[in-house]
Amino acid sequence: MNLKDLSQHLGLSPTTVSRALNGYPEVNEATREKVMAAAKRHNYKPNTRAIRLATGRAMAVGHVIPIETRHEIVNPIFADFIAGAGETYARAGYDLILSIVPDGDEARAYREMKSRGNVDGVIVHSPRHDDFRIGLLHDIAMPFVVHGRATGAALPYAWVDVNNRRAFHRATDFLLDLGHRRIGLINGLEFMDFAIRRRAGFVQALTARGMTETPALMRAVEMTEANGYIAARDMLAQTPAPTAFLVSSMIMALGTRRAIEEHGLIMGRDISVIIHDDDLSYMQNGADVPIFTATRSSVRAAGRLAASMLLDTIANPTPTPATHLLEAELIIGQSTGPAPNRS
Amino acid sequence: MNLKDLSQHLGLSPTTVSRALNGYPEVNEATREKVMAAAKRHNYKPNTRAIRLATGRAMAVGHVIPIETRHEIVNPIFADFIAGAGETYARAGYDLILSIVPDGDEARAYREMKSRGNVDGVIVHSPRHDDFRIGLLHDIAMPFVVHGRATGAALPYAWVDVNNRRAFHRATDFLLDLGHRRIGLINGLEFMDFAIRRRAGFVQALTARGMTETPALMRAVEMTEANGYIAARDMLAQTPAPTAFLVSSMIMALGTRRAIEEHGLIMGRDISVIIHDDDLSYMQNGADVPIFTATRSSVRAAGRLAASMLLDTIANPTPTPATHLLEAELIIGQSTGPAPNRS
DNA sequence: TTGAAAGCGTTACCAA
DNA sequence: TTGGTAACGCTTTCAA
Repeated sequence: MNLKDLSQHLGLSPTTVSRALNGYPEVNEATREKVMAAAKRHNYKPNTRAIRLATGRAMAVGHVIPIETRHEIVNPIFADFIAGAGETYARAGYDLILSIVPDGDEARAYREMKSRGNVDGVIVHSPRHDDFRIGLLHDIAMPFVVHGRATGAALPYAWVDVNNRRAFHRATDFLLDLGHRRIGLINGLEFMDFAIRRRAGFVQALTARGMTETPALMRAVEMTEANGYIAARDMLAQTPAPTAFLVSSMIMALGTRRAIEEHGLIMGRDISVIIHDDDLSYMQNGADVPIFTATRSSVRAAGRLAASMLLDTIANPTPTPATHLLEAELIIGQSTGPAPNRS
Repeated sequence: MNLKDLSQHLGLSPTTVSRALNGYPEVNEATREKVMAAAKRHNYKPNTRAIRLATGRAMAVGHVIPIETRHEIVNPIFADFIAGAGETYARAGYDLILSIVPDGDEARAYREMKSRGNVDGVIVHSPRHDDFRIGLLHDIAMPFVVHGRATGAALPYAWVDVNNRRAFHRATDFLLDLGHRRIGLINGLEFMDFAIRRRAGFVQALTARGMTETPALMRAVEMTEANGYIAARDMLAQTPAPTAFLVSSMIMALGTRRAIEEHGLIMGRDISVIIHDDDLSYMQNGADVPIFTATRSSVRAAGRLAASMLLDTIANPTPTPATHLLEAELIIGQSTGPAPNRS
C-alpha cells in the first residue's frame, strides 16, 4: 500500500493525502479525518526511501565510534547513552546508524557520509583533547553534537557531558570525610578529555583542604585491566600505602581489585575503592550496588538529551551551540568503610 | 556533483556513466576508464538515497535489541558482535541501523520496518526459547539471521551461536579435574535459550563422571548483580558448601564475588570461580585476564560471520538456512587453584 | 481547499 | 556499445 493506492481508494489526489497525513493546515478537517482513518485502516506507512529522496533529508543520525586500530584498544559502545538517544530518534522517525570507524580514516568516513547523504548529523563519541573532528565537521557542514567535551577546540560546538570534575571532587571529598589521607588515583590517559577533568577534580578536592597531591599516588594509564592491576600493585608497595583508591573505569577496577587481593587485603574492609564509570550498562539500575562505591550519571537521559539537541540543530541550524553539563549521580555501596588504622 | 553533472562533463548519457561505474559488462573499456577517472577526479559519490529508491533496496541492515520494559532488565548491546558485523557491512556499502525495541511492540516494530522499507534484513539478538520473532519474520518475508538459537522454533532459520553447552561442559570438566566435587551453577533464567544449553553442558559433564547434579547447587535467576549475590550467599550457607562456582554472566559474577568476600573467603584461593560471558567488550584482548577463569568466544568474528550470512541471504534468498556453531575460547586466569581442603 | 505536474538522483528497460 | 525514457514513491510548487 503506497500513497498512490491510498489516494485512489479515497478518490483524492496523492497531494491532498500527503498533506492531510503530514498535518498541513490548508486541508479540510473532514478530509483529513477521512484520510487518517483510511491510512490506519489500510495500515499505510510512507516509504522511507521515497521520503528521503524527495525531501533531501536522510532521516537518520550517525553515531560514530572510533576504534583504535594500532593498539588493541576498542572504544566501548556506550550502550546506555545510545539506548537513550535511540528513544528520541524513534519518536521522531529517525534511524540510528551505528558507524564503527577505524581511526586511520575517520576524516574520509565523515566526508563520505556527507557526500553520500545517508545521515543528517552525527553524534561524536570519545572526544580527544582538541579533537580534530570538530573542525572537520564544521568544514563539511555536518551538524553534530559531542558526547563529552574537547577542550582546546578552536570553534564552539554543542556538547553533552557528565561533570567529571565535580564527580571526582565529590568522590575525593567523600573519602577525605571518611578519614582517608592517602588516596591513590588510577586514571585514564590524559589525552582523553574526561581524564584531565577527573584529575582536576581530585586535585581540587585535596587543595581545598590544604593538602597537596602526591605524584606517587597518581597514575594515568591506558584503561585496561592489566594497567589497573599494575598501578594499584605499585602504589600498594609504597610505604605508607594508600588506604583508598579512586578508579576511573570499571575495567581498570577489575585489575585494582586483583592487586588488592594479592596484597592480602579485602576491598571495602581494609581499603576503600570508588569507581567511576559512565557506561554501566552491565550493571543494573536501582538496588544492584556493588561492594564498592560507584559514581555514575543518568547516562540514558544524557543520550536522550544529546539526540534531541542534534535533531533541533538539523531542523534549524543555529550559530550558538547548546551545551549541557550533567551532574553525576553518586551511589554509595555498603562496604566502603572508614579509613583503616594502618600507618 | 551528481550523476547528471558528471555525465554532462563527459559528454555521455547518465545511463552509460552509471553502467561504467557499476561494472556492467556491456560498456566499452576505454569509456569505462574515462568515466572512472572523471568520477575520482570530481570526487563523485552516488547519492545513497537515490540508489535506495531506484533499486528498492534499503542498503541497510537492522540490529534489533529488545529491551525488557516491564522489569528493569536492559539487554546488553553486544558491542563486540556488532563491531564485527559493522566491518562486514562497511565493506559491502551497507549501513547498520541499531534499533532499540521495547518488547511490548516488537511485532509492530518489525512490520513497520518492513513496510517503511528502511532495512533489507535484520539480525535478531537475544532469542528466547521458541522465539515468536522467527515465525513473524518468516511471515513478513524479512530476511534475518539469529545471533543465538531459539530451540523449539517450528521453522528452520539461519543462526550463528557459541557452543554454550560445550563451553559449560569444558568449564565443569576443568573444575572437576582440579578436584572440585561440589560446584555451584549460577545460571540465567531458562527461558533464554543459552541458559538451557549451559545447564545441559554442566549436567552432562557431571553425568559423564558418574555424578548426579545437586538441585541445591543450581540456580536459574535473572542476571543481575543482586541475584548473583543471593544465589552465591545461599549456596555458601549450605553444609557442605560449594568449593567452586560456575557463573553465567559477568554481572552476576560481581554479586557472586561480593557474597564470597562477605563469607570471608578469597576468590581464587579459597574458592574457584569460572565466569562465562559472551560480551567482553569491557575486557581487553590478550593479556588482560582477570583473577578468575573466563570462557569466551571470538565474538567479533561471530558478528562478521552473521553479517555476511545475512547479506548473502538478502542477495539470493535460499530455502535452506545456514547455521554456524562456534567453539568458545577458554581462557585460564592465574588464580583458579585446586579445590580447597575444606569439608 | 484541492489537484496536476515537476522534481529528487539513481537504475532498468527497450531501442537504436 | 550507447542513449532515451520510464520508474521508484514521495514532496513541493504552481494553478485552479
